[in-house]
Amino acid sequence: MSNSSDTKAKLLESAGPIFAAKGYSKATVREICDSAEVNLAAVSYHFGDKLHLYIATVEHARHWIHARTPDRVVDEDLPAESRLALMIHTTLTRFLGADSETWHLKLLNREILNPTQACEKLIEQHFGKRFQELMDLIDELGGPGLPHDELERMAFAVMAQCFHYVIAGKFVGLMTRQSGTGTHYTVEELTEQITRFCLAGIIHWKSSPFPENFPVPPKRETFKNTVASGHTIRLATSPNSVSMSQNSEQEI
Amino acid sequence: MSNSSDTKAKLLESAGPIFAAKGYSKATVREICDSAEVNLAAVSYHFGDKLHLYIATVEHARHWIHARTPDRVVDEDLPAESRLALMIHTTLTRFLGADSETWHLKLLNREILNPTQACEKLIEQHFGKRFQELMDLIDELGGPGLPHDELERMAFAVMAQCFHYVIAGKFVGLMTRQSGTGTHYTVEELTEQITRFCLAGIIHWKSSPFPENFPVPPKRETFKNTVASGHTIRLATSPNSVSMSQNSEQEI
DNA sequence: ATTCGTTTCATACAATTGTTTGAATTCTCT
DNA sequence: AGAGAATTCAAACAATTGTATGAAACGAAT
Repeated sequence: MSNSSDTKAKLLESAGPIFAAKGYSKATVREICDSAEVNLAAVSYHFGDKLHLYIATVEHARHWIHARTPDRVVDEDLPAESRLALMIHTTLTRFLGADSETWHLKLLNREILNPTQACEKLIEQHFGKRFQELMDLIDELGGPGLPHDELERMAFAVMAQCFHYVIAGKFVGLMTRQSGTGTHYTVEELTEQITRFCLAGIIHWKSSPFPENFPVPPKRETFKNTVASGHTIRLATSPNSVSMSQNSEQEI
Repeated sequence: MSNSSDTKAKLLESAGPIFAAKGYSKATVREICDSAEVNLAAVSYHFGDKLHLYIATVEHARHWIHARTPDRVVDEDLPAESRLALMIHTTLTRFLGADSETWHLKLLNREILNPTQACEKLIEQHFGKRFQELMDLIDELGGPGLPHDELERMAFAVMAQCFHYVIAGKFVGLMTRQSGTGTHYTVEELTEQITRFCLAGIIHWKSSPFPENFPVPPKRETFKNTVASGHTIRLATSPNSVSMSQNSEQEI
């Protein structure tokens, strides 16, 4: 087995950018094998089938990112405001910075938008920890003693603003096209904007009242017997595990 | 031409949910025709090809949504806080409420995440106006006299938080699975959360300083000759028009 | 009723894709 | 060097998909 692992590695390296660019379905085994300069049957031989090649590729990307941008240990002595800024800056840099052009990050973006089994591991090993840190920070800034669900949603408020420019980047580009402010969306400017906005939001959270005379919108007719209001949003399709099955609504 | 338009309408109605559920590529003409109970060749006959059926379907969805949820005229007498709450509530209801289960909304979500030609029309006819209203509101609340780019980014901050639960809904679901707070994400709770958070952020924006002793993160090695910092994020691939071509990186 | 343009239908075609196969080649170990 | 296992290769298979074709059915006007 001299260059057995060689072929395997070449496949992983070649499959990465192709899966990242085109998604699972539109990436073809032939294209990957051509790019890797290996035989078509190599995928079947080394990984069993296309799906398991994909899973291995995501794993590979995760390792790369972890090795490249290890979780920075934040200095406990820093004021909480600075630590929040640091965290936002790190996130934005990771997802919008120069490295975001590498296929590893693109593949991760796909997993966030459209989680598969690989994403669960990702949350266990990475996002879960960062999210908890963020919630602790928010509690320190805006609390203490904030209810868990409020903390959680505020943490999502921070994340949402960071992710928005990744996820709906094209949409933002279209929206700002005519205003000509497209150049105002650098990592630095966004870091300052989001940090200041969120700091204000967190610090003044407790004293920020919900408008009392909030007018109930006119009850709309809804289809058949669905409930228009007060119903919980379904956030994940499957309670146990995100499936990779064919009948999934989304592109795997 | 007795039931010519009948077949055409049946095709549009059947193509909608299928395109919305599976995306353009994974939806097959056969499946659509089967669902519509028309012959396979009907697509070719009535729309020319699959692509033009898709474009016609998006147009159809836009008309449906416009007719169903017309732009509500906000009462000018209401305090700005309530108008913001109303706007957020409307957006959340549209995208997360009961109607979000209809294919029309799902198709729109796809267009936001992955804009095609149809999305440009959407912005011209709908999003552009709403976004301007939002910016005016923010100026009234937090200003007046805020710079245009700050206004714009704050408007995106509001939108980002609303869209986040649509766009990365599955991810949020996975993140909150173990904390057991999944039931805290109703339209009403999110409306209150986002409104209060954004109100605090907007009103205290001017007095919210960026941490001065923000530590510059360690300069990371970057690939080849890409610029690590200060480079503008590319938000839209094409300056003029979003293409529907095959070599697009994303699923059309 | 006949005719003519329109629409529908069953079927076929050509291209693409994931996977398999069995022979040929290469590598490892003695 | 040689036997045996591991790997690579070209070719083919089977399934799917978008599109084209020509005959059949249909509707309306004469």
